[in-house]
Amino acid sequence: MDHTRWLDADEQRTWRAFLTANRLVLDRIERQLSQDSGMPLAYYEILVRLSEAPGHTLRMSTLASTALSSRSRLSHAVARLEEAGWVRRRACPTDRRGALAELTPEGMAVLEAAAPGHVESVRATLFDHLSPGQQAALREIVETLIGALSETPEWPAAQDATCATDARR
Amino acid sequence: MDHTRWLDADEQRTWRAFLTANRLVLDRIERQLSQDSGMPLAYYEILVRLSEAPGHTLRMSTLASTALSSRSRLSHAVARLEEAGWVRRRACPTDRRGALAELTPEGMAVLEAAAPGHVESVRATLFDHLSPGQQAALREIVETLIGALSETPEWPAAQDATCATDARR
DNA sequence: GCTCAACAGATGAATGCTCAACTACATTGG
DNA sequence: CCAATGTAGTTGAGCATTCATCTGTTGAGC
Repeated sequence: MDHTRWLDADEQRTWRAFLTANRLVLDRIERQLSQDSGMPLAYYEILVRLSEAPGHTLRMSTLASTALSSRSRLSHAVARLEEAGWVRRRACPTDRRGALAELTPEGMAVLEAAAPGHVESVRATLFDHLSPGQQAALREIVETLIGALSETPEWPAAQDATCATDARR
Repeated sequence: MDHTRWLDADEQRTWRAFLTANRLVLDRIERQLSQDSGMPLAYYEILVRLSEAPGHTLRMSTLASTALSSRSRLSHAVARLEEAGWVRRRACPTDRRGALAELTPEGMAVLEAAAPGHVESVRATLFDHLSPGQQAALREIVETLIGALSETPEWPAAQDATCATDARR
């Protein structure tokens, strides 16, 4: 019994174009950032989030849920950023198992140096090619998706399969 | 002189939502495929392309430019797919430096087994949340981007910096 | 015909990400 | 107050991708 709801021709085309466009856009952004500032987009985003936080400091878990998801990824990333001297780790005063990440002045300087080139490439890659109507439509679409997908966990950021072991008891 | 064309509030919001939505969508698709079929999306796409080719065979470079870009990536990927037995490498009869990739019957079977779950997850992740109008708008937007970005090489798939050494002669 | 640049692929090191443990602390229920 | 469970974060192995480099082949110009 094959009750698969296959994609029709239009959907196929949309899906493949979606994948291709994403790759084209993100590859460019990522490449520009890597070449000009020596950091991947994910690290840039971490610095941005920290720069916007009060005291340039954020709890690890907060930072993880803000656009980054996986805790493991953040740990590795912050470890590298700390080596580079852009970020410093501090103990959380209220919760002794917590950790705070703080943007250093050097990190702030690097971020400020990277920002213009990055913004320019975002503009040149994405916005310059879309009409105001398309930009509005794009925003509506992606916000719809975020609403739909972040409220339906299914596998939210729950990377720990701790549940799997006890679920059938 | 700071002539950076910064993003205004609307653009900021669109860009961040774009990044978030992409991550949400692709993470789900990728996770479903990895869990249920043990392969990343990139490999699945290679199998799809081969399955659609005459004789289930495609030249490596053709396969690379079809949705995959980087030649190096394809080499590594096909090496893994060959280990798994989904793909076989053959010599190109007309060009002795070329190589052909051929989908094996086992690879075809694996692809057919993986397809329903993948399609279902694409539907559940993307299409089910978008109105027909949004789907049409999305397609128009991503096709616009593809048109704009693939015609402007800048760094198309030209990963080889051979030009850099002679450009200034 | 030879030379030299372009092309097709492969390869290895380095990097970032995922997954599955694991440690340490906190919190809840009895 | 103590056990059990949940939470915060780290760590290391495995894998995919990237970059730079390298080999071998083709093709164009002299």
